[in-house]
Amino acid sequence: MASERRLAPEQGLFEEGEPVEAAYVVTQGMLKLFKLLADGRRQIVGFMLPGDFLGFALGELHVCTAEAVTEVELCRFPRAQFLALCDECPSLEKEILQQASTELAAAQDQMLLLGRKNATERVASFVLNMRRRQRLGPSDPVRLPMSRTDIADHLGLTVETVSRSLSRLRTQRLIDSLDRHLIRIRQEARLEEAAGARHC
Amino acid sequence: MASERRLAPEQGLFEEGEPVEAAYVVTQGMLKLFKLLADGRRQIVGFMLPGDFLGFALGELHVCTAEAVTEVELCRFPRAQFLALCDECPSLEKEILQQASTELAAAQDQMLLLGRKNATERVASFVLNMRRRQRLGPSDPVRLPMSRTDIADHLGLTVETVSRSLSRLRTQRLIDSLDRHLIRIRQEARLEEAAGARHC
DNA sequence: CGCACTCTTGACCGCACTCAACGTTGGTGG
DNA sequence: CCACCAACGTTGAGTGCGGTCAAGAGTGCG
Repeated sequence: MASERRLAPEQGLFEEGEPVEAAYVVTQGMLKLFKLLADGRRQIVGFMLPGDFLGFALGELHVCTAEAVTEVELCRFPRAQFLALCDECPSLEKEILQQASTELAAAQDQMLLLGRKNATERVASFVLNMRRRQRLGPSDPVRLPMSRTDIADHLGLTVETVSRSLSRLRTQRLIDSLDRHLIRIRQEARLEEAAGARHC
Repeated sequence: MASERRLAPEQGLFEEGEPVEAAYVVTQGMLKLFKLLADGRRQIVGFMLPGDFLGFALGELHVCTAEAVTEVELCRFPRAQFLALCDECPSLEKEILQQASTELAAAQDQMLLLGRKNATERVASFVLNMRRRQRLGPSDPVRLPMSRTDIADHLGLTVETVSRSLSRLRTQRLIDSLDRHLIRIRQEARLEEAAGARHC
């Protein structure tokens, strides 16, 4: 009934506008979900990690495109069977509603970021978000497997500005770069502050 | 079991961080949902219209603040009773998941807008969005009951830029201003184009 | 009519974008 | 193993869009 699916980095899973043929659960790796404008401008609306659902939305058509960032493994459920399963098992539906709530809250945070934060605040917020979503100890380094271009397209910036902002955070000793895709947070409290403190 | 609730313009319904005590269905008027940063920067993450659910998210705490834009009427369901009702009636849960999907898709559109569109594209998109959400005939004017400040805080702009962008759309004959809160779309196709055409 | 508030318009400024050069990294083949 | 090369990332210089600051126009209420 459910089948496994593997993707190589940069390989697509589905595209915006296509009919939804299946639901997925990510089991390994990272995917990006994005939308495009006609002239090629791109907004990455989210990154998906192990445990996340994909295509659970009840619409008939995908509202964004999904592509692998790293090597990815997913569990695939054909749509009809998935919908049937939902009807049988109300706790599954509750689980999905739960994730939808979480994603909506994340989307709202991202709107605040995109609408009202400056470049450094966006990058600082992003690093902290990525850390929160990985299961890490206090001083484990944060993995950022995606390219600078992907980060820029997620934060509504350019590659150059992302790079400059990371450099500034490094200069201020808030983070270290262990390597291009691995960042250590040196001063979490000050990084939180640099990310733009929440009201309350 | 359900009770009615009325709000005057600018009156608050709940605040970010408060425990969720009830769910609501909007029956009349318009509300705004927003988040704040410590220094007062504000992002309006959405406007709620009749038929929309509020506080359906399964989290314990509100993730944003809700305030009336116009006079508002809502139907209020205490949280415990609402959750019980959900368990009894799976179609209610489905309905809520349906709205969550819709809202998530809208949030993703908004991220594209905030991350990648310029000022004029944002304002044009906003006018078209508002028209789509009201039940209007082809040449009915669009109601924008919220202030320019609210529009700015929704689009990640300043009041001045919103005003200038509307003026530009007016100069280009894409819209007419019948009054401060009432706009007529003159050339829908060109306005759609000015809003930044979607890929595909 | 007067006052307060919202909206619009104008002049100037600054942050992030653009364009360009350079550095770094990883993969390939000699 | 190193040389080469293409892709990615960083850094610098200059520009422009939208923000800031300020003044004026429009609106609604008492």
